[in-house]
Formats: sequence, structure tokens, C-alpha cells
Amino acid sequence: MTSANSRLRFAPSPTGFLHVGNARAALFNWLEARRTGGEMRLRVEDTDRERSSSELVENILTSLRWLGLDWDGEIVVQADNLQAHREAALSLLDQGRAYWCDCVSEAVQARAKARGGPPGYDGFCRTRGLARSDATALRFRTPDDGVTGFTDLVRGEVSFENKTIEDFVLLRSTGMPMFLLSNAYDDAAMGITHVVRGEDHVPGTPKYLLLRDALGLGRPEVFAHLPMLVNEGRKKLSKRKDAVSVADFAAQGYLPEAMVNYLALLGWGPSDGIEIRPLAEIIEQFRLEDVTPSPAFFDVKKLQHINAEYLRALPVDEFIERARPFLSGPEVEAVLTTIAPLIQERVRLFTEIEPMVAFLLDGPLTPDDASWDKAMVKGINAREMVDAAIAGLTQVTEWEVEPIRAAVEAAAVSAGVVNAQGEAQLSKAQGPVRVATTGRSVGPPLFESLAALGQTRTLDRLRAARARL
RNA sequence: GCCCCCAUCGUCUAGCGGCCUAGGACACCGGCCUUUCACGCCGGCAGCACGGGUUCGAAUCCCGUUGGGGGUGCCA
Repeated sequence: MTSANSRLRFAPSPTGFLHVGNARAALFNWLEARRTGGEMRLRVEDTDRERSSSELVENILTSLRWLGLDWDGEIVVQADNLQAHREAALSLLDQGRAYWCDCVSEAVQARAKARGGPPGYDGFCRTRGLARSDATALRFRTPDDGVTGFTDLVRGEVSFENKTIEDFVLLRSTGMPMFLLSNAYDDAAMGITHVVRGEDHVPGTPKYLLLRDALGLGRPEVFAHLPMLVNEGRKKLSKRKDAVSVADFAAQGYLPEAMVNYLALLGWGPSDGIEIRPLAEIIEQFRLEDVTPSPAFFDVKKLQHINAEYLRALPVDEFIERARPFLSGPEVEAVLTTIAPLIQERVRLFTEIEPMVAFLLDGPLTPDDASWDKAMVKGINAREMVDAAIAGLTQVTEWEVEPIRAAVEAAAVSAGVVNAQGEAQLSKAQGPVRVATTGRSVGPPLFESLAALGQTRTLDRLRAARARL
């Protein structure tokens, strides 16, 4: 299985951005190639001129690079091989393995409906002997009997009776080759040994095989059809309906290494059960034959968990460095630096940082209603607590965590926020102070936050809050 | 309709005939820790779709049923 000269490929179509399903397919190809010391090639399948665009090619390349999935050699652009694809198709025409057909899709459907049979092409033009024109497409003539099958590393033996495979289009009436032709031809031309792609390609595989056989192109060594990635409705992920763009995840503040780690877990799992681990170990343990055949739900919650783990594991300097693109400016970066370690273990995404450090920025603070209500309205002796805090904090000469803590503790006692033993109840007492100074009822540890805020701003905010009470 | 595929906790998975009174992770629910939140730790909830076989023995093999999905384009 471990052939040192294996050659795999990821062949996206630039008719959409790179989504997590594509990314997972790219990753599994990449893992197999890197583990075996084989090659990972990239091919752009742009035979649909109407829907392909260079912007989409850029999006795909950018996302692949972001994920760290590199490739070997030059990118193969299918449009560059049009001529070879056409010639191959025409050679089939010469052999009588293909024929011209002028049936438009509507006509095919209408006939199917009229005869009450199954939808799909019925071989209407097989014997009509049509000539090539700008209204005819070239169709491949599939065998009427026999079986076409293949061995799939994920699914075992899969076979189709040839009579169930309809004649399919090789060349459009415009002369442009169709996906199946270009795909099969280029796989052979590139010497692809392992065809690893989504399960949605299974029904097309016998056509692919029949074509390669007819063209005398041989067959790839291995097929592996990966399970679909599905949404909460257990339906195949849709670029249109589901939020699955890799670029979007990048923009939301996910770490590429976390994304890759999570993607590796969809349809595969290490036998020792250790899910979060270095890429090198994943490469080492990954086996195509261990991929699960059943569909997997893309669970953002779990992705977030894994991302948070990776975020916390970052050296604090790197955390700040990598957070920079997600911060609105140098001011935010400056304040983040003062309490980064406290923030780092509280965020799951880079985009969660800014709201958490916003209180350290200059300017007026408007506590959110829910927090105000919770601490100031429903809190115990909120007014007394704020008064006592102002008085106590004013006296603090060394504006550092411990003195601040001592002052708030003393304020709690004088404000009557105490337990049965008459001791300060910090968990209750900090509420009004926290909301007054940070605007929220949750956040980084309070005394550290106040130390970073500074005495003047702390007192200003406490007084402003007191005025509202 | 026809063809193909799939089926272990809510979710992702381990399991590849006895080690399984089914393990881990996410989520969820308790508790501990604690200046809020988060982290961490401890504990809990919860699953082999169903029915037949094969076998001394089945989550693991076979068949069927049911359910789900994919394909069925002059899209890829």
C-alpha cells in the first residue's frame, strides 16, 4: 500500500469558493501523499467556462495556503489541455464508441416523461448517424451488458451493471469537453495513482472507468471515496445554504492548524483516541483504508473547542502577534498586551478578543443593560458598594493588584456585602465594581483589570456609575 | 422511478469474532476550585436501527427490513 511513488491530486472546480468539504478532501489527499512520500498535485477543473472565474481560483489557492496544504509541481489548468481532450473524444467517434446527438435536455426529459420511464438519456441518437454541427454534442456509447466495478479503499468492492449506465456527453456542442472526459484524461496524463475524492463521485466512477478503458488509458491503482460532510439536516453541505467557506473561518479568527486538526477528525480518527495532536503525528497515523464510510456532520462547536485549545497552547507573544490582524488598531493591541495571558485562556476565537479588552480603551463606557440590571439593580447593596469602593480605592497609593483587592474587600465589609461571619463576599461585592468599570458582568479577573485600567479611570467610571444609581 | 452507498451515545469517533456489563472527545447536567467568566479537576446522562441467520461465542461475518444519503445535467 505504501508505494513511494504514489501520486495524488486535489482537483477543485473554480465554480465556487473552497468550502470545508473540499478542504477535507484536499487534506486527505495531502495526508496520504505526505505519509507515503508521494506527490500531491493540484489541478484546476475549469471546463465549465460559464461558471468558472479567476477570483474563485484565487480564493481556492489562498485557502489552501492558509491551511498549509502545499502541492508539488506546477498547477495543472484543465483549459490548457482542451485540444488533447477533444482529440481523445474524437478518436472515440472514429472507433464507433461515441456519436453526435442533438437532444437538448428538455427533449430528453420530455421523452422520459412521455414513456413514463426513468429520467435520463435514452440513447435516442445512437443510430441516427447525425453529423457534427453547432447543435450536436458528442456522446459516449456505454456498453449494453457487462459490469464495471472497482475496489474502493473506503467502501470495498463497488460495481455497476453497464446497462444502467446511460450514454453521457463527452463534448458540448460548443466543442468544450465535459468534466468526465477531462477528469479521466488528465488523471491518466498526470499519472495519478490514487483517486481520492468525495462520495458524490461514486456514481460517476464507472463512466470514468469505461472512458479510460475505451481510450486505452489504463486505470488508477486506488480509489478512495470519502464520506460526505453534512449539515444538521444530514444533507450534503451546500455552498449556498451552509456557512462553510474556509475563507470565512479564517476571517472569524480560527487557527489553520486547529481547522486542519478538526478536518482530519471527520471521517477518520486515531486508534489511540488522542484527537488533538501535532500534524506530524496525524500524517504518521493516517491511513486511507481507515477512513469511515458514513457521512459526518460538520460540528462548529467542536471546531471551536479545538481552536480554543490551540489558542491557549500558543506562547503569549505568538498569541498577540497572530491576533493582530483581528484587532482594530494599535490602541487595542497595546491594551491587549497588558493583560494578554488573562484573555488568552478566555477566548475561543481571535474575534472574541476585542470585546473583552474594549473596557481598557479611553472614552465613555456604557454598561450593557443586562449586566447593569444584574449587578446594580438586583445586586446586594450596590449603591453602598460603589460608594465604599470609591472611598477605598481613592486611598490606594500603590495601584497594584493586591492593594486594590484589599481596598475592595474592605469596601465590601463597610457596605455590608458580607457573609454570616461578617467577612467580605468578594463574589458579590465585585459585581457593581466590575460593571461600573468594565461595563460587563463577566470578563478577566477584576483586580488585574483595574490595575491595567489605572486609578484615575477606575474612579471616574465608578463615579459616573454612581451618578446613574 | 432507477442505480449506488451508508447505519456504534444528540454529534465526531475507537472497535476490525471472545480483552465490550462498548472506550474517548464535543455538547449537555451536577460538584470541586474560585473575585465574575473561563481554564482545570471529579462525577453523571446517553449508543451497537430492527429481524433473521453463521458461530461454542457477533457491535464486529452473511441475508432481509426499515431509515438516511448520493447520483441520475451540453454542472463539477
